[in-house]
Amino acid sequence: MDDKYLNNLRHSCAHLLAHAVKQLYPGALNAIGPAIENGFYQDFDMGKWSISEADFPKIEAKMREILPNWKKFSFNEISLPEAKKLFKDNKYKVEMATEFAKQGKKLQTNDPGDFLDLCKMGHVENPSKELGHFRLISIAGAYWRGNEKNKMLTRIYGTVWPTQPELDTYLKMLEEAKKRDHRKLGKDLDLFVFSDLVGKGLPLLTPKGTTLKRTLERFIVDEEIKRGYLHVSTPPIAKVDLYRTSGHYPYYKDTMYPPMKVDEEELILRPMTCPHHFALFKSRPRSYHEMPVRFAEISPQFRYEKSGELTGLIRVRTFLLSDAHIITPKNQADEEIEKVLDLISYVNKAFGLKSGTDYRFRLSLGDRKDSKKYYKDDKMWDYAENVLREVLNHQDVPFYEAKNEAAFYGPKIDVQMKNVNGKEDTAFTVQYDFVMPKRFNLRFINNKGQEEEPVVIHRASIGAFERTMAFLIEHYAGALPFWLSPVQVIILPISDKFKDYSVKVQDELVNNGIRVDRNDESKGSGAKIRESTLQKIPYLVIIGEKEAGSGQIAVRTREGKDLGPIKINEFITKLKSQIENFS
RNA sequence: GCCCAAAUAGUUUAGUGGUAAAACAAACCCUUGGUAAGGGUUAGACUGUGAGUUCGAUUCUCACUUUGGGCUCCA
Repeated sequence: MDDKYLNNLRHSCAHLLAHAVKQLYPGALNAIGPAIENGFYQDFDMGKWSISEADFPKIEAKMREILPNWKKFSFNEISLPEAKKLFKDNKYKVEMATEFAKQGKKLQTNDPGDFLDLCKMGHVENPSKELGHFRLISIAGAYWRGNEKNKMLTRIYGTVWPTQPELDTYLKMLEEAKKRDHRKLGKDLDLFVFSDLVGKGLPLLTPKGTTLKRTLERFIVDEEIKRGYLHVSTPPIAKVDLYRTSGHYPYYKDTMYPPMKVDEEELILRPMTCPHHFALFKSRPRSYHEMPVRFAEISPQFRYEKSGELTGLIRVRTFLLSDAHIITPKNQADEEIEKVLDLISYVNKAFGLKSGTDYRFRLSLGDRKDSKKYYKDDKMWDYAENVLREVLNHQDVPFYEAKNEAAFYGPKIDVQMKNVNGKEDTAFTVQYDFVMPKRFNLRFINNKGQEEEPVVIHRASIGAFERTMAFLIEHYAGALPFWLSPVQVIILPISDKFKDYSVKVQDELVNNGIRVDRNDESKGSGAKIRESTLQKIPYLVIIGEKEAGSGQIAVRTREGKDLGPIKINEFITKLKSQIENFS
């Protein structure tokens, strides 16, 4: 089974859906209906009708009713006037036909027997036999041609597979994905919550969630200091003028919180840290001796994301970014970028993530024709894009190129990760910036005693903590590696009699830097084990008569493996080595 | 922002035009237990917010708030 066949299957099923909906809802117009990853969608202008997921059984039944009549798709090439006539009732088809004709494309219709549609090739041979294993999945609004100035159409998503078992497997996978969803696990494992009263997109981290965040924070700050970063602290609020100078203001106005007027000043919650770091850099003259200057900060930032775009911890309105700006002589930029990529791969390794399967590199390029979105300087863009491309090649990491994904001030290398719903977001980023140094008039004195303009590399080593946490929670289905687990060990006394010994064991572990909980509740050890396992605590230490007598502990893993009786010291040694190895 | 849906106890859910039911969690009591749920008792919800319809609303209608799915993988 190849991709082309699957695409044909899925696209054909979109036709079937279109036909069923048009029969059930006279006057509904079908727009586009392409195959997508794992399925298809079909857009409709529902006219006077309104449908919801509750109507799916009815629509699916209609599809099954129609299907036996669909013997074979037949094709006809037609002219534009013919198309306009045939589809005179469907303005979307007419619009498309007109446009395709203008582009010099051939116009075609297809017909599986009783449903003529404007369509190019790409269908199954024997629809009535092949299209049986489908399911409608969800309903959504989608603007015609993706433009929010156009009419909002109704989009129905569905999936279809060559065989029933494949359909079942896919549906089961969707169920499994729901269980890994960080929003569900965040609640179950008591990591974060949202509050109506606090506001949307503003997560509250619980003690456990904060422990996870703090662990990540200590890890990355220590690592960055080792690698020559200078950690700084700058205010999360600043005058609007700062962002006017940086040039961010016009580009990011829509995603910034509106300015606050205080006395004579206009202040804004910062959507990024760059200008603050530039101000710090400019606070005194810089010599080439101290270059490159690598300012890093665990930086709270605020962005007014569109309400419909907010998703759990993945897209929020305030987040903490492991931000840094490397201000470097131009001729050292490639070297610095390599160092950043090295840091990123170190981080991913510590997280147990693999390139290719868990994340991938994207070279995000600009668009020379779009001087509104991107700073106009073709030569610099060519140069910068090439530097990034060469660094990637030199590091021998696989990557793909994406046009029109750059920052306004330069191209970037993005590390892309997928969440359980298959949606991809940028986790980490490295950006080459040749605009800010000009805007801020950044200078250093080179070894010839002359002023020289540096370039800036913006980078997020461990990304936004909230988003990174979400990816990790989903990747591990909540069972975080030992070194990241908010509670690493839980002590479960079999009965009250062993409390003293339990406290002693706990103290000893805590004094060795292990995060330990104890469950003194007077209930069966089986129940306590179950609860701790569901909380995905890596190690359960069971303490009863035998242990208290022998000075040992009985250890069991969350996977159910019994490590047997072990001396406390040995256990601590083992745990410490796990922390060192990020396992 | 826009389309569709949802909102009931800490959590997961049930239910009804006459102010709500259960399970788990919690508190207390009994049980002092050995590797995924021991037993009992109690408490806990102005049914997201605000209006409207009604003798009466958690239930119907509207608005708002929040959450979830989606918003150019093109005929």
